[in-house]
Amino acid sequence: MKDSKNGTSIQVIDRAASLLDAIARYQEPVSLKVLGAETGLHASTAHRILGSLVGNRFVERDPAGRYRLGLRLLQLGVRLHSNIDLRAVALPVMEALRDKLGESVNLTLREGDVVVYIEKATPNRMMHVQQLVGSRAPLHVTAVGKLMLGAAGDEAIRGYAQRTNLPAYTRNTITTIARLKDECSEAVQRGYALDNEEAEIDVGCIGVLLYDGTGNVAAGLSVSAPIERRRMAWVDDVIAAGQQISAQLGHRPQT
Amino acid sequence: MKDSKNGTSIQVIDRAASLLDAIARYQEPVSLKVLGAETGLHASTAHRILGSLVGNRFVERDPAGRYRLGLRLLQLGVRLHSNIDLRAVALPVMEALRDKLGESVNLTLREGDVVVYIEKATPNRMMHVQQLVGSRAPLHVTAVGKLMLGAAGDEAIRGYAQRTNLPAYTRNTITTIARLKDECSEAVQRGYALDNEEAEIDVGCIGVLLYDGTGNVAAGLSVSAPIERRRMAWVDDVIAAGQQISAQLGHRPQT
DNA sequence: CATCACGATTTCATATTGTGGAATGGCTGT
DNA sequence: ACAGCCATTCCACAATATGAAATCGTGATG
Repeated sequence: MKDSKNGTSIQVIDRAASLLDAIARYQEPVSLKVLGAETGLHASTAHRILGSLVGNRFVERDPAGRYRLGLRLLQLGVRLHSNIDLRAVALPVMEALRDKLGESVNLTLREGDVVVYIEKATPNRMMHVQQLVGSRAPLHVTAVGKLMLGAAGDEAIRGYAQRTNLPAYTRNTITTIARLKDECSEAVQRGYALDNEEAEIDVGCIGVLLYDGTGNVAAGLSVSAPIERRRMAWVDDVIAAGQQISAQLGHRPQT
Repeated sequence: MKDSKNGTSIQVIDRAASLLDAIARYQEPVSLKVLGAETGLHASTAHRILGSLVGNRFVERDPAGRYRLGLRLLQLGVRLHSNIDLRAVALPVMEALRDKLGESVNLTLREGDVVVYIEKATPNRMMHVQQLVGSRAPLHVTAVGKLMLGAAGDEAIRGYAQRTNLPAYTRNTITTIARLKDECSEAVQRGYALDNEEAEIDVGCIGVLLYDGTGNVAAGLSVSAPIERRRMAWVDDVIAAGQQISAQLGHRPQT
């Protein structure tokens, strides 16, 4: 009933995962009742699995007994394999870029059909774009997302479009395959991508891709600013910062 | 080896947790063989559980088939219950404090015997203390850790000391129960704590506690700077920032 | 090129393990 | 005091995860 990609999957783990997801969907602690309804699990079953998750600190209980996510998830999440290096390497460059442009700089990873923000550097300006580490956005509404799609090829773009149906977030969001293909390939050609209020009104981005030693896309780097402050002159700085990080990851540019 | 706090615990989940831990212990992707040895699980069993974890994106496989942690953990980790509010509320205040003092400001949560860094604001100075979100430190070597211990009472301090044996990180680390008790209670009295190169040479901190609407300790806030730049005059600013955040969390100060 | 060695993967009979219906416990509001 | 609503515990049952052994892949070696 559950898994589609692989015939082998352990029931309890699938159920535990859906419980975690259910908890994550809410902004506040959730009761057992709700979680049972949300996941379709029997209250007894949900209770038992949650008890085990609590024992392993994946989930916590608030004083009222409701469930919320536990800190172990954060501890594990930030230890992600090579990303620990990636973040440590990228951060100083990101801060330098932030200081030069005076705007927010973000580091993102692709995960399926979304980008996940894994590091950020924010400027000391009263107004600046704020993105929480760990938040997500669909590929087709972000600058680096479009670059990643473009790098993956037309076939992948078509697949993405069909899966997601390109939901609109603002009036500028790209909602047709034709336009998405154009923008993505153009962006890859240029080596950078723009986001003109496609994810959020008044927010504009400039993004580039980062490459690791094997030449694969390692992550995305972008600058986010109120659209009226964004300058095309920043493109060179963003590209330079991207190349600097890529170089530190072992990437030797050629083309 | 199983569970200590609760008789009920699901075997597969315990095993999955220990596999995740085993993966996290390594800085690079790990083979099935190693994970089996590390966790004491039969290769077949480990393989099956890992397969399910991969299916749920808690774990990824690199091109060579070795295992590493998956992005889902980060996604879940940063959605931690109320912490999402806590971070959103604290961040602007943290950035203001960073701008005023020109040094790194960190937000931490207690988790067992360690503090976990969950948010940060770094200044645009060439040299500043850098702490990755999600990294950890023992209670007795950090300013907020000592406050948290102090708030928990002498009994808790003794327990902590016995469990951890107060390992030294620098020559300034507190390594005796007597001194730890003194420092902790004194810090709580004053309302702030210092860290004089106790976690890392050349790094000094000033920390305060944050309280939520129920009067409980919600988190810790601290400023980290190279020890020679740290000024005691900052104490008032840090305390004020802490009170501001606490107030937004619904805390009504009295005393 | 054939063979070997080692680890990953799959298979499958088995009983251990998790399941969920029902009963119990605990709390809140009336 | 009572009713109603959840959370929690119990327990007989069989579905589920288990792990020994067989198979598959792959890279090294002669």
